[in-house]
Amino acid sequence: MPELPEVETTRRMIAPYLEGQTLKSLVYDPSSRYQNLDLALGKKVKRLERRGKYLIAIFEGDKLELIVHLGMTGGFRFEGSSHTRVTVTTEQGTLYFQDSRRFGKWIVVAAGDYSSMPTLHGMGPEPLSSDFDLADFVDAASSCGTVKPWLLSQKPVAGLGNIYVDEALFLAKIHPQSVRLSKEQATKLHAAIIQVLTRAVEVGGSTLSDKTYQQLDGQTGYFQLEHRVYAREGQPCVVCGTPLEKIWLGGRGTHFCSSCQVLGA
DNA sequence: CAAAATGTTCCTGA
DNA sequence: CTCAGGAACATTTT
Repeated sequence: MPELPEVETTRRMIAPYLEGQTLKSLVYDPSSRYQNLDLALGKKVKRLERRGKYLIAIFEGDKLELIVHLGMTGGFRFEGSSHTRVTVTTEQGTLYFQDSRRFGKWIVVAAGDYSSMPTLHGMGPEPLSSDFDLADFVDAASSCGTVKPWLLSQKPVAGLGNIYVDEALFLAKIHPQSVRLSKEQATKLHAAIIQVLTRAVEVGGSTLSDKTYQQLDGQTGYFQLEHRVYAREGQPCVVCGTPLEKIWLGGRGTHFCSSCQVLGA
């Protein structure tokens, strides 16, 4: 499920159950994906933050943090199921973390110690904050390798995954295999990233056909209705009508319009 | 049955 | 040291 809009929507919906609350119990599968969780028992959550696709619960005293990554299929619900991997209880109630593919990760660390998570440690600026500086982005893009894997690395900017990279590149009219972006291209891409993520957060993220990503009560997101290229291969481009293409790039399915997004343009 | 699925990390080789 | 590519991780769905 999880790219920035889905993780941010998740943060907002579970925050009332965690912020200002003491963790009364944490029950989790025996797995190395859930580490040091007992250190958080009895601790009170001060704030629930988000960095890229990571949720970070900061405890009172600022000594410990609980980092949660949703992986590919992780999400929170009011009801448990056969896919429940972690169960959290506070005074506000119980939340069930479902994760069918088990790529999600929970770990309690010393505050700010992200040494065991290189991607979080090297995370680029938050795209929906003033940290996402245009001049810095243009400069970095001028020497980037293939643009799609570069964006997926989380280093130039935090929080983009396969869906929103394809959508942002389409809006900016940049071919996903482009190498080294002009100032003009990078400027358009910077704006496209902000545009697509802002809109996706507004409508609660994307719920794909597998329904993995839902709100606590089963409510879906709605941004999938506004996808312009993702999972639309063969359908007409919303701008020019050309059938959209799907190629394999860096191990990921990649959707684009061969007419609007021209290599070397 | 084979392939693909929203992500991160580790390894290898340049 | 950095970058790119590929495999691994675990499971479900098409």
